[in-house]
Order: sequence, then structure tokens, then C-alpha cells
Amino acid sequence: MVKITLPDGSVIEAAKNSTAHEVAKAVSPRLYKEAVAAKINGELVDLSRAIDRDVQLELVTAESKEGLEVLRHSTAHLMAHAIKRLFPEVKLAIGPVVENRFYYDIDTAGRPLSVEDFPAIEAQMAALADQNLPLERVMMKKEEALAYFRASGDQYKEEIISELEDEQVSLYRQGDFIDLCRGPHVPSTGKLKVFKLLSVAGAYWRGDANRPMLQRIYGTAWAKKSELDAYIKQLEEAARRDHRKLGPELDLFSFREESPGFVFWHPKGWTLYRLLEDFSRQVQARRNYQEVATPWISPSGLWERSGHWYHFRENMFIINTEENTMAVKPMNCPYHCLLYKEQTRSYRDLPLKFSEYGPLARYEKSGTLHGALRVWGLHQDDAHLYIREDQIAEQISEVLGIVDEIYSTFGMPYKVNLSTRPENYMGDPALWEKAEAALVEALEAAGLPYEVQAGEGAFYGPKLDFDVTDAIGRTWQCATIQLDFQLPIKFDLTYVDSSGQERRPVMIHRAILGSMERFLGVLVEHYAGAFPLWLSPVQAVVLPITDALNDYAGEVAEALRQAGFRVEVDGRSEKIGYKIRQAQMQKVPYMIILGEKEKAAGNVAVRHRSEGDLGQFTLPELLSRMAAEVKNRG
RNA sequence: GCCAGUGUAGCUCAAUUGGCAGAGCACCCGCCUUGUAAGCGGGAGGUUGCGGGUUCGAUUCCCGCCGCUGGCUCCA
Repeated sequence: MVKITLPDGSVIEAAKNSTAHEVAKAVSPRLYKEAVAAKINGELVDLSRAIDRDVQLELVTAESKEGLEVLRHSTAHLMAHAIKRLFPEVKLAIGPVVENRFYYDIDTAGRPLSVEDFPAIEAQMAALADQNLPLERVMMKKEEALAYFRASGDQYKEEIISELEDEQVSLYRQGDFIDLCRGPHVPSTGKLKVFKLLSVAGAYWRGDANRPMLQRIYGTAWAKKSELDAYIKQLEEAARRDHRKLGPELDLFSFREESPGFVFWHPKGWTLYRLLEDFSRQVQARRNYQEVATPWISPSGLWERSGHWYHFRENMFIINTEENTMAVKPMNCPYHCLLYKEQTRSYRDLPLKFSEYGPLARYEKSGTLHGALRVWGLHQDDAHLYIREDQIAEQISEVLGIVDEIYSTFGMPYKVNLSTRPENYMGDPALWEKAEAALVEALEAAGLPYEVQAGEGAFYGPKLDFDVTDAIGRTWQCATIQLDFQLPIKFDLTYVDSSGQERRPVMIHRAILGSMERFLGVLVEHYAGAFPLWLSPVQAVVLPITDALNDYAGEVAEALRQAGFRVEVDGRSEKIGYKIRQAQMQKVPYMIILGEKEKAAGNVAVRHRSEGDLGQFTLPELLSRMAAEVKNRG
């Protein structure tokens, strides 16, 4: 007999070599039915795993994150099984679980799969699930497994196994289908009831553009139908909020094939853009930033000096003129270094902070362009801080303060990644360590949780990246804070310390919004286009009920305009319901409705886009309400 | 860049096996003078992404290019 300790602390006895599933049967009929895997001493294993000694056992259901991943992983196998049945000539590569989804990369042997094939594949999957085939774990010697997959012509599986260190590898068998897999898996295909195939995409084998292009089929699986429905609904919600749809609908911006990779900002979108830029300016002015503007095209010599020519050239737009090879700037740093050198700098001048909002151009492979979120032409809320080594922690803290001030204003939570010294680093390892320690110190002083991405830093210094989550749960990298020890050397930047000696400053590259284009794209999705009052391109629209009220509407609009609000008048001969509908769809925060009653009393009737009819206001009451809201950035 | 899909009016979408390119919304004009999410009538709007080819005839079939979408890779 063996003793089995359950999560609630109770201990039961079972015959030696009982399986986790058998124990589940004894513990709870519900768990027996619902368990998809087990955790033995913390290790996630199959329910069929035999227990040969005293252990801690936890039964895992699809209600848990881990259980759901097992379910999805098994569904990926089910899909592979179904595809292999329908198209026996395909070769399988890998089929992992990713957030909310799974995929399988498949070499389709020249017969591309498309969404048209999904119904047939799903039907085959359902049929295999109905058969409730048990998933058996089969252990094989590595050599044996290699021979097996070589014989079946599965070169991708063969390649994976040949790189494994273990002597034994595990395979999983369900009916006539067998696949290399670490597991664990659900006990049988009957557990796989709620799934849906989502999309098909290309993916290089091992992410390497020199290797074969495979087809990646994405699908999703859930414990319950209601969860799948909720997920599908969430995807639809995301599509509804997509900035590529909302931007043109709200007349903010558009994309045109005459100039791919760039944003055409319409008057309303540009209003929003300027408001955001002004917000950034205000926040930074309080911290003694100095705004500058520098050239946007320079001969290649500058970029050779900065190192971009060797490290960033494939992302640069190059222009050949008769005289010169020129490049459009992808970054501002070299120019700010030149400005730094304009004067002899004293330790008293540091930190020196140059900010710039000008245009940048970064070439990306054309297939990666994505609305405003990935473009060729962008603007950053960029700044470079020139500081003393001993100021690193303090200055990083100050930048973290800006990040917090800006992101909390929008109610956007963010995740921080600390990227440390990579293999191809330059400079003194001791300085790297000091800098990384200073970053950690600043993060901890700010009470910010962070994840370390070891070896992911830039060659010139460690960095902090900030992933922002939009309302739908997708993440985007916006803010970045990078320490740089190399550029001050390349540009021979110095300052004079208190003893009259020349010293080398450290640079911080930082962007808080990141790219204006990306941030605004995310912001549109975050608010689903219903911007807070202070950011709304049109803050109020005045709606006279009949033509006879147009003059009064003009007076009210003028009063709002004089108070500094952005106002439009809809004086068309349309019913009030019609005008309200249009204003609602344009997500205008305040609708000011004027009829004979209001005119006679000198009042206004106010409707708010989300609160509905607010009733009668005097003009001063409305102005003070709106002013207070703007002040709070509500 | 690569793989797959896709491209019809400002927007959303139609158009038997290849046979005169259409609807709703938006826009313009008129009527209505309107009370909190779509009043009525009329009008205009198209080289079907671009260029070739097959055909008596191409939105439809074939080829090339461009854009876009989903990904791979990279990053703000």
C-alpha cells in the first residue's frame, strides 16, 4: 500500500501502482469524471501514471489553467489525427499550446489547407472524439523512435528527436495515430468536446526563413461550450474595437495604398494626436526636459559613426543622391549626441534631457505592417538623458514615474520586462552589472513587479520594456527605457567633474508612449473609440430640434468654444433622434439639445453619450461640469 | 521578404455554369419643422486594385504586379 496526500491535507491509502485515475475514482466521482491530468508531487502527469510510493496527489481538471492547457494540447493531437486521416500525405512538425489557443505546424506536401477544409477536419475530429479512443503513453528508446519516424518519412519528428538528450522518449498513441510528445494528455479523446478551428497561416520550420514554410492551423478548446462561446464573443468584440476599423469610421485616420506603412491623419485624429503630444510635453516639462528638433535625413557617415549602419541598416530607408548616400533617421540619438557636444558640459549640467517628437522611418518587412501599430513612418515621444553613472538609479526612477503618470491616466496596466546583458555585449562587464543592479533598484523602489529576460538586452546596454494590455487583453510593447554605454564613447561625449577631470556620461534612451502611431492605435482600441472628454476630438455637438433654433445653437456653440471646448453644430433639417443617433455613433461625449423650451429659459438640455439624458442645465453649470471633467482627465 | 487568403460605389455587401454591374447606409436636391439612437421622395456616384492573356463577350477563367488580412521573423 502507498499513502496519498490530497490537497486538502487528507491522506488515503491505495494499492501500490494504482493509477491516479483509479485514486480519483475512490476520492470523488466528480473528479473521476472531470479530471484531465494529475499532479504527483507537483509534476503534471497523465492520469494513467502509476503511483509506486507515498506521494502528494492533486487531480487536475480543465477548470484550471494547467488542465486547460492539457486539454488544448490533446485537442492539437486530435486535430493532427483528423488531418492525417483526411490527408495521409501530410507531415507533422510541432503542435504546442499558446495563450487561449493551440496550433499545429504541418507540411501539407503541396496541397495547401484552407479554412474551406475546416468543416471536414472538425467533423473528423468530432468523429474521433466520439470513439473515445484512449491516449496511451508509449516509451521508446531514442534510436527506436528515430527509426520509427525515419521509416514513416516524418523528417520533422526525426529532427526533433535527434536533438533530444534523453535515452527514452515518449510517444502517445490514440487509435491508429501516434505522435511524439512529452505529454501529459487527457485519458481519452472523449474528453475533447468543445473545440473550434480558427485560422490558417504560414510559419517557417523552426522560425527560420531558410527552412521549409509550413502551414500553421490555429484552433481553440475549452472545458465548456459556454466558455468557447464567450471566447468567440471576445474575438468579435476585439474585431469591433479594431483601430483599423474604428479609425476610419470615426474619421480619425486612414491607410491608403498610395503610401503603405504610413498613417494619413484626418483633422479629428490629428487633434487627438496633438492632445496626446501636449500631455506628454506637460508631464516632461515638469521634469526639466528640453524639447529640440533635429534633421531627419543625413549622409551615411553619421550612421557609420553611431553604429546604426552596421547594426540597424536593414531597418533604414536609404536614399542615393548624386553626391551622397543618405539615410532617413530611424532614431534621434545621434543628433542629440551632436547637440550634447555643442558645449563643454559640466557635472552640474547633468542630467541633461533632450526630447523630440519628430518623424522617424524604420523599414520593416512589408508583410509585418499592421495598421497604425506597426508602420514605416512613426513618431516617438523620444528623449535622451545624459547622466552621470551615479545618477542611473535616480534617473530611472524618475522615468518610471513618468511611465506611471501617463499609463495610470489612461487606466492602462502594464507589465515590465528587464532585459539583461546579451552574448554580443560591448563594454565593461562590471559596468553592466552596476547598471542592471541600478535598474533593479529603481524597479523595486517603485514597487514594480518585473520579469527578467536574461540575455535579451541591446548590445549597448540593458533595458526595460513595457507591455501594455488593451481592454481586450492583447499586449503591445510601447514604453522602453534603455541604458547605453556605447554611444557616449562613439561620439566622445564628456563632462567635467568637480575635480576638473573629463568623465564619460551615461545615456538613457527612453520613449514612454513609444510610437505615437502605435499608442494612439492602442488607445482607440482601449476606449473602443469613446475617448475621455479631454481627448475627444469633438467634445460636444449642439443639436437644435428645428431650423428655427439654429441661431440659438450658434450662440451656445460659440459660448462653449470661447470656454475652450471643441464643438460642432448639427443644423440640418433632420429629426432630433436622427441627429442623436449620428452623434452617438461618433461617440461624442456631450450632446446639447436645444428646443423652444430651452431657448425661452436660456437653458440647454444635456445628453451624455453613456449616461443618457441629464436634463436641463444652465450654460454656466454645463461649462463647469465639463471643465471639471477635463481637469480630472475624465 | 515568405506561405495562405483576399480586393466590386465613401462604408457594408449582392451579381445562375463567362452574357447590359445592383442594394442598404452615407452624400446632394426637394418635401416635412421635427423633443433624446434611423421621416418621405428624387438624384448623383463604378475603367469591378493595376497591367497583360484566353474568349464573339471577363467582376467571373489564366499570368504578372500592387494593396490588405492571418501568421512566421523583427520590433515602437
